Amino acid sequence: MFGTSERAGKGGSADKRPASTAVRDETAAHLRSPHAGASSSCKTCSLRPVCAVNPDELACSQQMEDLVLGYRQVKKGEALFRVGDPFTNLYAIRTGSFKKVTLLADGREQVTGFHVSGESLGTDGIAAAQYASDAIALEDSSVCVMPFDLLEWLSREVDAVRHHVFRMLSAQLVRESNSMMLLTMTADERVAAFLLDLSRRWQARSYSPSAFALRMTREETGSFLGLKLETVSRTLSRFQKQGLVQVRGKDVRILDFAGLIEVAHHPSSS
Amino acid sequence: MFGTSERAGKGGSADKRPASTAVRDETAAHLRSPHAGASSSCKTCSLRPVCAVNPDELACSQQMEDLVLGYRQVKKGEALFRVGDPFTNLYAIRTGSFKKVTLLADGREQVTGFHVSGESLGTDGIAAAQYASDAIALEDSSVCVMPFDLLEWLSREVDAVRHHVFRMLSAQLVRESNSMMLLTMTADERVAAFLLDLSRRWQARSYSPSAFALRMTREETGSFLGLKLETVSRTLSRFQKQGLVQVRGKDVRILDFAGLIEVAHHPSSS
DNA sequence: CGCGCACTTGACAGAGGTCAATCTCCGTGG
DNA sequence: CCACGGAGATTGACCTCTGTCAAGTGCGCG
Repeated sequence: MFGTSERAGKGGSADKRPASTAVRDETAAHLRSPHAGASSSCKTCSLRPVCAVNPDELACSQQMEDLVLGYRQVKKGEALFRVGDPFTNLYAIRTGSFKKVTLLADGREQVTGFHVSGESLGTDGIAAAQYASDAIALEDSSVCVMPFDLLEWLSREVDAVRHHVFRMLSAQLVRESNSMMLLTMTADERVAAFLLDLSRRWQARSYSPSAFALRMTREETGSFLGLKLETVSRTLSRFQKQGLVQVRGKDVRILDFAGLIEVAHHPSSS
Repeated sequence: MFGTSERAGKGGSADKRPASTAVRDETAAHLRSPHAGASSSCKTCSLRPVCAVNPDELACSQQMEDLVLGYRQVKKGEALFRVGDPFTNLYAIRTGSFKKVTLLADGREQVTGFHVSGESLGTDGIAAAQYASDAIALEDSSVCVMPFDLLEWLSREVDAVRHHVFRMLSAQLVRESNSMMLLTMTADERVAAFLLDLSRRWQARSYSPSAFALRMTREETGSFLGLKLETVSRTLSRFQKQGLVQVRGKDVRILDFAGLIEVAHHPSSS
């Protein structure tokens, strides 16, 4: 695993860029070169405005080009990584979406997050040098593969990269702790807040904030929100009766944002 | 705030250590010198084995001594920082304990975490250059003050520091996402898991894992666990009747670890 | 085209919330 | 030193929300 190169640098030596050959060999078969396709460069990537890894301030850095080792396709239902897999790479989602799943001590499993294009995966693996959750594709998806030892090296050499990694990790902390708010919320509030969160994220990607598809099942949604699938279904149906949304299977259209926000923020109002 | 010095370094200049005068001036009145007291050095600090900021691998680094600008006392009920305060420092708890509190959109507030000696505070402020929660002392407490621009500088110069900050942030991510597990747990499971978590953290600090004081009120405990204070109280009383614990006000003694673990892991068993 | 999985909807039960009364500390001041 | 007051904790009665169980529907994928 990457422990060797990691601890070797103590004291400030290791000025040479790590070759990262182990990673390259290990995953080469699954990867497509980043310099093959059309939007193969971070600079020209259409996701740049929202990408958690490559914001504008990093675009000037020539080295960022080299960070993305390649791309990897993940088919619907397949795992990008699983709990306990040795941590080697961070990933940025290019297309598609993922769920993060964690196993409880007694065997039950819980969805701990949903992630869409431009968001990063794998950061929970840094701490213990192995991933702390499963990352499962909700649809056929593709990710940018970024070997962590390269990111480490860039973090030392380029101030902007280091700053950005710090901020990215901290931002994730804030987001996760926000989802603790679910604990004190009723089922209505949880579902409303969930829809508004998805809406906001689609909007940031220049998609319609009012019409989108729920790529996850009702059961996965319920697991994430701490509800049973029947409750999710019932709540959506009621929201529809109240004219807040229009739901047809996985397709959702938000009809009344103000009303939905009202529900998300108020414990007991219709 | 620290934005200026942060972005100034872009490109790899700024080899001189930042003076951090702004921070020093701003807070000097509240601080005691780190080189005054007995355990004023990270090297001799009794918390070193558990300190999230200064583990063994960093102890060799002479520069770590300079990271701690000073100490700050926080009286019971007072805030170390509040939501929106400009982010300048990370903190390591020396003595005492804190709760982190976040405000919901409708005004209700939720406890998002409890922290004891050796744990770090303020990491949620890196992302947006302002703190994302209130940190309130649960008892008279003291913290080590670490200006983030100094930590930033050390992160560039010393590989071990950078590695460690990455790991510390990632470990926090894992811990926070573990607390999402509460969503699928019953009240019994939540309270049992809460007691076991506190026990584990006290044990790591060489205190008794079976007898300790709950510094937080039932209401704060409930807020953190997503329960009402009455439910927390009732659950503790029932655990006592079942011989799992002995509770007298804030003092807790765990009598049956195996039983408590059983409750924490099983949805519906006595 | 039809099988199966996901979803919807209903009836019921139970976990936890709400409201309220009472108790136990502890600090404060007479 | 004790009386008092107030915050926190406990306990009970009741009720609501959500989980559970079950039946039925529809859509997607082979």
